[in-house]
Amino acid sequence: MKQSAVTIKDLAKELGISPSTVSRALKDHPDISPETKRLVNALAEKLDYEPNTIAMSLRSKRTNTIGVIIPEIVHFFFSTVISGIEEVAYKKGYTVMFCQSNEDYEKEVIDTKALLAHRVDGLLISYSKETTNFDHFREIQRKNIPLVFFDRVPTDELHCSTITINDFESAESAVDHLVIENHLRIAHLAGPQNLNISKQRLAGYKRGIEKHKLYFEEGYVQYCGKGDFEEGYRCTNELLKLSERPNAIFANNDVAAYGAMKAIKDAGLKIPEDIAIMGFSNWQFASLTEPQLTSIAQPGIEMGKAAARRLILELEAKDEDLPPVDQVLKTDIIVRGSTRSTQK
Amino acid sequence: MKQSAVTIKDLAKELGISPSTVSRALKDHPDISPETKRLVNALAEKLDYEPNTIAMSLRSKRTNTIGVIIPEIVHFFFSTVISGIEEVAYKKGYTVMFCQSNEDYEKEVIDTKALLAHRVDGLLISYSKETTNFDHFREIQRKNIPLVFFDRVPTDELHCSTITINDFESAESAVDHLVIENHLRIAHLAGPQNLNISKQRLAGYKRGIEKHKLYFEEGYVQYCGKGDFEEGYRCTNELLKLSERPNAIFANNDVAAYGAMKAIKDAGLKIPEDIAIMGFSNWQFASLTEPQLTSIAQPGIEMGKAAARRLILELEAKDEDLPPVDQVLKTDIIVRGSTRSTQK
DNA sequence: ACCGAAACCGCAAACGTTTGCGGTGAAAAA
DNA sequence: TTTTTCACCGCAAACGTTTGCGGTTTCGGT
Repeated sequence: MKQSAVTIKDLAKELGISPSTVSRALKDHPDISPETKRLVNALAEKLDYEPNTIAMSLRSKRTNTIGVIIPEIVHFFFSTVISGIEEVAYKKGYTVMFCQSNEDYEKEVIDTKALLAHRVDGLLISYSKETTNFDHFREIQRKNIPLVFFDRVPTDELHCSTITINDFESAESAVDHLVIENHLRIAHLAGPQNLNISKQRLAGYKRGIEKHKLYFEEGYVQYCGKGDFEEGYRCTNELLKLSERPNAIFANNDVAAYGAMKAIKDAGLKIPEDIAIMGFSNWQFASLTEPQLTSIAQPGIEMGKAAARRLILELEAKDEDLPPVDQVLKTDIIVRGSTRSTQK
Repeated sequence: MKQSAVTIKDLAKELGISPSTVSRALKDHPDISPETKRLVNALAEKLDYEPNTIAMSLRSKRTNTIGVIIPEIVHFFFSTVISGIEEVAYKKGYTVMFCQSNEDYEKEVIDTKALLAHRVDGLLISYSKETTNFDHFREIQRKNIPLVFFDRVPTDELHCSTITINDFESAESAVDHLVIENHLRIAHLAGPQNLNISKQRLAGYKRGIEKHKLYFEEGYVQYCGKGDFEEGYRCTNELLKLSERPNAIFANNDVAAYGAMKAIKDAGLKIPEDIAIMGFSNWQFASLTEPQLTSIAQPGIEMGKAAARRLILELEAKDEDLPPVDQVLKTDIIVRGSTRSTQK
C-alpha cells in the first residue's frame, strides 16, 4: 500500500547532501550551484521522485484543491457547469473535490463540513432548493476561505461573488418572443420561490405581461414546486381547465415544459397551433423531440468557467480582500418548433 | 486566509497537559482518565477544534479520498455513475476528486498523474475512446494503489476489478426483441471498436442475427466512430441506400439512435412501421421524444455504487491482496414506441 | 597577508498529528 | 517496609517539506 516512497531525504542521502539543498535545487533556488542542481535533478528523474503534496500542504496551508457543491449531478445544466469548472481548475493547476447535496439541506451542510475538513482552498456552491438557513455558509466565511456562488445564489446578506444569468430579462424576452409569434395569452409554470432564479423568472414574466398589456388572471401562474415532469403535467392540466385558456406556456425549466407538452398532447391539442410551449435551460434533448422545444440556453460551461476563474482569482489575491463581484451571463433564446407559429 | 487554526497543541497548552494526552483523549484511548477526557472534549467543543486532515494524512499515508476519471461529465450515463459513486463514498466517509478526460488520451494520463500527486487512496476509472496504451494504469498498480474500472474496462491484461454490464447479452436480447416485434432485417450502428463495450454489443448483435438465421449483409453494420448525432444520421443514410433496406436499426447508443431517427424521418419513412429503432443507455429524454425510443437501460447509479463499494473494500483490506473480481450488472429493455409494431 | 564579499550549503525548527516507550505516583501485594 | 502492579501521562521522534539563519569555502581586491 505504499506510494512511490522516494522522498527528498532519499535523494539527499544518495547524493550525500542535505535535504534542504535538494529542496532548493529542485526549485531552482539561486543559492545552489548549477552543478548540484544538475545532479539533483538527474537523480530525481532517475528515481522518479514526486513531491509529496500532503507534506507541502501541511507547510504551506494550501491544497490546490477547490470544493464544489451542487444540488445534483444528473442534471444537464449542472453537469455542464461542472465541466466548465473542471476545465479551468485543471488549467490553473487545481483539482476539484465534489459533492452533491441531492437538494437536501442536511446533506449540504455535511458536505461543506467535509470539504472544509479536507482543507479545500476555496468553495464553489449552488445551493439546494431546501436551503433557507445560511449558517453553514457564514461558517465558511468566518474561516476566511473564499466562496463563490453560481446559479442559485443568496441575496446579498453574505458578501460573496456570484455568477448568474439574467433570469429576469431572459423571462421577459421569452414573453417578447411569444408575443412576436402572436401568442397573447401566456401562462407560466413557476419554480420554487425560495430560489432567486425562480423568483426572477416569474418577475420577468410578469413584467413582460405588463409591458405588452396582455391578458392575465391569477390562474395563469402555476407553482410547480419540484418542477419535474409530473408537476409540469399536473399544472398544465390546471391551465387547460381555465375558461380563458392560455395559448402559450412558459415553463421555469425544460422538464416541466415536457410535462406540459404531454398534457397538451393528451388533451388532443396541437403544438404550437393551439398552445405554444417554451422551456428554460435548453437541455440536450430539446432538439430531439417532436416538436422541438423552444428554450432559453443557459451558458453552463461558461458559468462554470467564470465561477472557477473568479474563485481562483480570489484565492491568489493572497492578502488584499477583493470586493465581491456579481457577474451576470447572457442567455440566448433558441427558437424551435414548439413556438414557431408560421412556416419553418 | 487562515483556517480555524485551533490545534491539538492549543488545547494542550490551555489545559496544561501534553499534546499526546489530548490526542489520546480525543480518540478515547484507555490510557487516559475519564476526567481528562471530559475536560479535553469540553474544550475541544468550546473552541470548536477540528482535526487537521492534512497532518493526519501525512502520518497515516491515507487521505480518505478517491479519485475518479471519466470521459465526460456531460453525459447522462456517466453522470448517473458519478452520482452513485458519490453516494457510497459519502456514506463510507470518503470524498471524491474528479477529472474528466474529454475522451482525450493525453488528458487522461495527466489526470491520473494529478490524482496520484494528490495522494488519493484509490482510483475509479472509465477510460477514453482514444486510449490504447495502458502504461499510466500500470504505473498506478506499480505504486500498489487500488484501481477499479467501470463500464469501459480493459481486457484482463491489467489485473483489476471491473464493473460492467452484460453488453453481449443485452445486444443479443435487443435482437430478440426486434424479432418478436417482427422486424427481421436488422442493421447495427456500431461504436468505436477499441472499446470493449462496443465490441461486445456488436458481437451480441451478430450472435442474435445468427441465432435467428436473419438476413445479413456487410452493409448492415455501420461503424460510426464517435457515435454522435451526426454520425448516426450519416450512417443511417448509408443504410437507406441498400437494396435490401433494413427494417430495424439497433444503435450502439441513444444519441446515434436519434440521428438515425432524424434520417428516417427526413427520408419520409415511418417509425416503427417502416423502420424500427432501438438505442442503448436509456437516456433521460428517451421517453420524451416522438416516438419514444426503445432502449436498453444501463443501471448507472448501481454501477457507480458497485464500483465505489468494491474500491473501498480493496482499500480497507489493508494487507491481504484481494483477487480482482468482475462484476456484471443486468440491463433492462425498456420497450417504447420506436419498436412497438402493434397496438398501444 | 588580511579583509570582505560572494557563492554555496547545512542546521534546525516548523507545519499538526500519532505512538512507542518510559516515567511518575499511588494503591495493592508481599 | 519493600516490592509489584496499576492507572495515567509526557518525551520525543516521525511523516516530507520548506526556510531563516548562520557557517564554510573561495576568490578578488587592497
